[in-house]
Amino acid sequence: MCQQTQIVTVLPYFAQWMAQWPDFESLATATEEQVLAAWQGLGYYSRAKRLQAVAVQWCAAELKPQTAAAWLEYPGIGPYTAAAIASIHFRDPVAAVDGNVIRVLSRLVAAEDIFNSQQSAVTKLTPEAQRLLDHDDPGTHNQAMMELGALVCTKAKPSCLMCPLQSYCRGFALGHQDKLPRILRAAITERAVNRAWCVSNGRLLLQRYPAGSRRLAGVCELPELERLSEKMPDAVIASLQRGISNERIRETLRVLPVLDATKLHLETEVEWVWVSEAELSQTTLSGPHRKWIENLLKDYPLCLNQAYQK
DNA sequence: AATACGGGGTA
DNA sequence: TACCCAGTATT
Repeated sequence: MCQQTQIVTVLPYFAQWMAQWPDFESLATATEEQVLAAWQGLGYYSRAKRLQAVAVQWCAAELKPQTAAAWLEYPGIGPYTAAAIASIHFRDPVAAVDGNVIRVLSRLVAAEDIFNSQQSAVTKLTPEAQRLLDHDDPGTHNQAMMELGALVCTKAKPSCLMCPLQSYCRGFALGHQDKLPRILRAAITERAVNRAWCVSNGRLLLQRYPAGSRRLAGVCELPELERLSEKMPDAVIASLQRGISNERIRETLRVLPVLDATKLHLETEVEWVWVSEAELSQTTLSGPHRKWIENLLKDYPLCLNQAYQK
């Protein structure tokens, strides 16, 4: 859950998840639908399915993994997560290098490199992290490094005056610690999406990305208008802006009066789902669309069908 | 080596 | 708005 997601965001999801599946044995029996529902709104949905797959693989394993190298064989477990699990739980002396540690180390050694990605910074600084690691207590050391980055060696306005590493910090000595690390960001691309508010018999039409989809697999959103109709209604009833990874998406919503279900394009890569207002709470939606729909229902209740067109 | 993958917090 | 978060897998 914590991969690329802030701890405070994770906390309520973690509590709910652990209450539902306290161990791998129970998680191994969960369905993909249940897992996606519990992950709803957290993003990066492939993490949920991979975590469930980890539970299945772990339960089937003769020898349970105890080293970072062994954990690396599991889906969704990369160098960071493998090192975190193995060092904290099994005392495997492997440095866990996340965004926090990159920041601490790049300032500590005053790394002047201009990295093209966080990944390249990890590659460059991992040897230094491994050199500094306390082999007697790698778990505490790794957590201390991350905690230092999260609470003291922060991105903006780091608390250098109370930092226990101040006297060792080359970045502080040179006075440009807050400019480090230097990592180039990927370009943000713009995308416009036209969506449809399509209601029939008290049910709202949604599109669902299929299980194999790379993006939002198993998650529903309001349907893209182009998948439904050749001609686009004029009136925009709502609009939404949001960021998704390296994309900025501007979405507009229009009422689609054509209700002939046979007009749905069946060859498109999404599945069509009609949901009543009651079923909506049981439906896995992307976070932004759940909020969007909840707001829209106030002005466009499903029971009124298309009467609100005017 | 780049890029895709969500969503939210923060200055 | 722009950056970044207890990254990983795919292209």
